[in-house]
Amino acid sequence: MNSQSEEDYLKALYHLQMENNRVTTNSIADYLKMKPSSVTDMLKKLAEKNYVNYQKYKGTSLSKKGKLVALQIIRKHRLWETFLVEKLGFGWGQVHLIAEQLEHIKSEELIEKLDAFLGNPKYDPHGDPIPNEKGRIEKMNQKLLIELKQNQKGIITGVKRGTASLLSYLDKENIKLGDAVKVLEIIEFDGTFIVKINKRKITFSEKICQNLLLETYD
Amino acid sequence: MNSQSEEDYLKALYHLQMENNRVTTNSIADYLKMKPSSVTDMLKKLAEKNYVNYQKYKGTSLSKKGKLVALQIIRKHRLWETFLVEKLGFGWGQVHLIAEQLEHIKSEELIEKLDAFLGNPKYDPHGDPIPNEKGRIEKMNQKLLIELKQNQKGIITGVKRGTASLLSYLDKENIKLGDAVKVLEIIEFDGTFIVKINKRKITFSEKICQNLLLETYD
DNA sequence: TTTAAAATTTAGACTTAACGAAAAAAATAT
DNA sequence: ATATTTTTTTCGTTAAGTCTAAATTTTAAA
Repeated sequence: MNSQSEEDYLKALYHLQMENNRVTTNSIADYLKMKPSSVTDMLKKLAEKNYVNYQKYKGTSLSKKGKLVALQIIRKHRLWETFLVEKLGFGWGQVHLIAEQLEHIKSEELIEKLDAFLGNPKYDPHGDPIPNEKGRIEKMNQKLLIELKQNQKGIITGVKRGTASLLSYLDKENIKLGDAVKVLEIIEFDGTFIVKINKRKITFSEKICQNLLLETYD
Repeated sequence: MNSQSEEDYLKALYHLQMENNRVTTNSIADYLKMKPSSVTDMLKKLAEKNYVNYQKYKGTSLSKKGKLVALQIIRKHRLWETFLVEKLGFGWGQVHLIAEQLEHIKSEELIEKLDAFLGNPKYDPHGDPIPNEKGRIEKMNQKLLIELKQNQKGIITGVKRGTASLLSYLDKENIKLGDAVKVLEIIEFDGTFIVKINKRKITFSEKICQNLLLETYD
């Protein structure tokens, strides 16, 4: 069983590794708001447990084992975020800190059941993919609505970061994550999209289309 | 903000205080599976923070402030247990350990929203009352079904401890917490109850009646 | 009421996870 | 190629929360 702190480091490693395969001690310290000396200590400990490949002065990378643990924490984080938004009605901005706590709850069965309760979502409310129990991330084919052409279809998976208010608009229009969208027409003059959602015709401004994420299957 | 450990002690104090107003160091140690010396240390700390009235060698009791904190943790615990059973379909025995983790999640808004999501339940699945935000516990008027007379009514609030299988039976019969029950007839010969639940007539054996908890309003 | 047993506290030690200061290594600039 | 700067590590400390062993206080028994 890993400590909360260890889990935080593994998750940080995972995120930083997306940018750059070799993660530096300082970048981890920045990310976690800790001092580099503390990071060095923890990296040694994680290396001891075979979660990371760490070589003095040479940077760190997650081992296969460490990556799996990281992905399971990310899975939990994103499932809880989905729960908070979809079921409890939280806004986007509010959920991160809470999910950061919930992600450390230990119970495999809990996560399985939560996943089922939420309908096995593939994306969280930010449009980030939710890894499965084995840490597999469904290869994402995610686009902004504005990238679609006439007659193309997609499924709403989220909105771009920093556009919290868009969600409440969608809410008001009774549009939810998972809803299917088909582009009926694009008005050239102002970039407005006319789409079909749940058998209703809806008009989206260009600005909305620039911020609405869809999963596509082309 | 209190540490997890502090919260565990306050909760233990609350439960032990139910039995006996003056709680001994050893009883806390037993309850929390710790050594008495560790308990003494923590009691000093909690006294420092004015959560408990502690006097060397003389036992401990919760202060008003400490009791409120304890009740808020118990509130969280019971709401989460309700969530786990009602929404995620956990069995009774399984939820305690998980709720013990969840009760330490810090977010008032989360608890408010969870409470609303669950429909502001008054009792958890064990039939224990859920304190409100202010730590008030609704005075319980709880009885076993077997204590009711003909034509009396009640609302199912839970089953007695150690009767987990009864719940799955109720589940199968599609009977849920919160369902209203009216006693139509009591068969003297074998103690069987014939009751009405959701407009259906249902027969309960004496054994079931001895283990089914109801909230009554007489 | 003195003594033995039980309960409680004190004192010192350990672990985890953090820190700062100083040393060491690596990267960069001259 | 050497000097300077930046990054990283080492080492000694700290705080929380636990433990064991020893000391103290309370309780119970003789």
